[in-house]
Amino acid sequence: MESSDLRNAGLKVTLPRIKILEMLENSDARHLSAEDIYRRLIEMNEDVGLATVYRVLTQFEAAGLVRRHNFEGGHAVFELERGPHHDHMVCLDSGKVIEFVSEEIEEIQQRIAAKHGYDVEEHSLVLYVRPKNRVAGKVGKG
Amino acid sequence: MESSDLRNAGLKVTLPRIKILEMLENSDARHLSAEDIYRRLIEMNEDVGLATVYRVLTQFEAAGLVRRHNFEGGHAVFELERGPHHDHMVCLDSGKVIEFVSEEIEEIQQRIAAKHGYDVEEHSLVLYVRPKNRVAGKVGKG
DNA sequence: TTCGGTGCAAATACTTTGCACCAGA
DNA sequence: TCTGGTGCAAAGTATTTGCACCGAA
Repeated sequence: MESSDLRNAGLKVTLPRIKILEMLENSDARHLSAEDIYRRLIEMNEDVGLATVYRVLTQFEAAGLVRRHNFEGGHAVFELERGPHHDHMVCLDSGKVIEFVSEEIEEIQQRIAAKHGYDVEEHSLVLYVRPKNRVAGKVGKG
Repeated sequence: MESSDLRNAGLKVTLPRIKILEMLENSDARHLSAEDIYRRLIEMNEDVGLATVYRVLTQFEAAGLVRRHNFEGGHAVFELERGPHHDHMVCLDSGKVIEFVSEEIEEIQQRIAAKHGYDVEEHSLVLYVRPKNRVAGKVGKG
C-alpha cells in the first residue's frame, strides 16, 4: 500500500504521514486545503499539528505524491497525484472542483511557448465557471 | 487622460490614485506587485502608504481598470486592463512575463465547460516556461 | 540508540482594517 | 464645508520555522 510511496520518497513511515495520505485517498473531495485535512484529523481524534500537515504536504509535493493548486480564495488546495495531467474547473456558485483533460490545449500551449523560444515546464489552467442558465437560451423550456 | 477613468469608476481623483495609474501605464514591466508600486513611489518621493496602494489596486480591480494575477511566488501582481483578454507565460529563469492570445484555447475552454453544463465566467492560464535548450536537439549545432 | 519527525508557539509574508487627520468636489 | 481618501499602526490570514521532546529504523 502507500507505505512504499513514503519509503520511495525517502520519508519515514510515520502516523501523521500515513493519515494524511489516507485522507487524500479516501476523501470524497479530491481537493483539500491544509486546514481541511487538519480539521478532519482532529475530528478523528488524531493528534496532529497544523504545522505538521503543512510540512508533510510540502514534502509530498516535492516527492511528487501530491499536487498543490492556488485557486482563488487565499489558501492552497492539495490533491493526490494520480494518473496523467489534468486541469480544473471551479464552480463559483458551489465551490465544486471538476477535473478535465484536453490534449488540444496541451498541444497549443507547447506550440505557443515554442514560438517564443520556450519550453513549457509547468502550467496552471483554471476555469472559473457557473452553471449554465438554461432559461436564457433559445430552447427556453426548462 | 486617466482622470476620466477614475471619475467613471466613481472614484475621487486623488494624487495616490493618479500616481499609481501612471506607474502602471508607464512602467517597463507591465506586471507589478503592490510592493513594487509602493517602493517605486517612495523612491520618487511620493508620500504614500503601502495600505493605500493595496486599497487603490483593489478598487481599480473592482472598477475593471486593472487585473490581478496570482502567479506563483506568494504575492499578487497587477496589470493595466488594456485591450482584449490575454494569458501569460512566466519564465522560471528570468521571471519575465510574456503575454499571448489564443482564440483556439478560448474556444476549447468554452466547449469543455459547456460539455459539463457550465459557462466560463473567468479563467486563469499561466505557462511556466524555460528558454529552449537548443543543445539538446538533433540539430545540435549551437 | 539515533536522527528524523512532531507539536506547540512564535515568526513570517502578504494583505486588510481601525482610526484620526487631510484633501478633493 | 463635508465626505471620501489617506497614512500609520495594528490586526488578519495562510504558511513556515525554532526548539525540545518523541518515535521509527
